[in-house]
Amino acid sequence: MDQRLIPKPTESELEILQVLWQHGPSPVRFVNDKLNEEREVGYTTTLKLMQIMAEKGLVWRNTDSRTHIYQAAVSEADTQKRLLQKFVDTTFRGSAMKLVMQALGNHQASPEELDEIKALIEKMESGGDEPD
Amino acid sequence: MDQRLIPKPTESELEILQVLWQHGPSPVRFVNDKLNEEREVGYTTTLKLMQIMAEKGLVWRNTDSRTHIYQAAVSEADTQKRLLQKFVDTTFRGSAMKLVMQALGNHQASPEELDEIKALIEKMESGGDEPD
DNA sequence: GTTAAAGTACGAAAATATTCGTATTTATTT
DNA sequence: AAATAAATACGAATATTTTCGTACTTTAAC
Repeated sequence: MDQRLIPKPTESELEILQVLWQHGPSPVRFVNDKLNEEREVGYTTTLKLMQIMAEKGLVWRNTDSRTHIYQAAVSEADTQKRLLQKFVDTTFRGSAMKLVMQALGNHQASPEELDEIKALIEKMESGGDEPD
Repeated sequence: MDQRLIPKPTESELEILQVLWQHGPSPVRFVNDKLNEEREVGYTTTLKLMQIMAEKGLVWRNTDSRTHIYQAAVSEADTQKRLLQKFVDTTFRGSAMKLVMQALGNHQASPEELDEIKALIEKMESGGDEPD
């Protein structure tokens, strides 16, 4: 399953993937209920989207029982990486560091999180540099 | 001009804003030429888009001369901030730190850039904490 | 002053994404 | 077993974004 051949999820598809990543394999009903905690979405709307996602290869589904069970076919980390790459390119003209600075500056971070980042930087500076 | 009332730019609109941010006030012809360095776009396509952007308030235009001059009406930093906020929410479930870690891990960074980030973190840790 | 070139205006087609109604099937309840 | 409930299938309506053709206007060239 080469992720590169799977199209990147649209906004709505990403919402569905989030539910599947957080809760694991789930039926449409469950996903739709979760989405409805945020905003109103019709059941058949969610169903249709998930069927399209199955066609695209973004999710797999088990049709053994009447109630089909869907699961993410793409990993959260890989998808984040893909979307991040594109986002950096279009919004920050390719400068990941500008994005990092913005993100650090604008969002609250706990001391523990900051330490985590510092640790990562130390590791990178000590030559441990293997991207991808 | 409250940015909050101005809709967020679409993908194509963002490309145009990038040109205006980088090169300052420009006529449609110039913007279109720049876009065509990346991909083929018809002149009237760019024109129409920029007219729509003017309606939305994303750009201003000076129509004194026959060749209208467009300029960004929203700042690059503010727009990046807005789009980043949304991106963090949808793709990283609101965790800016997870995004930062991913961005640091996946993208090459120079020692100077890493130092810059470390400096920012030091500053944040020493209480200098004024988001927004 | 007529022709050509370079603009703008704008409706509408095309492409993409989202939403939902209705038909049908399968399971559960009475 | 008939009625109700809960699924899926899927075409099609909407909405949004992108693209472009055509008409018109203004300037420049001849």
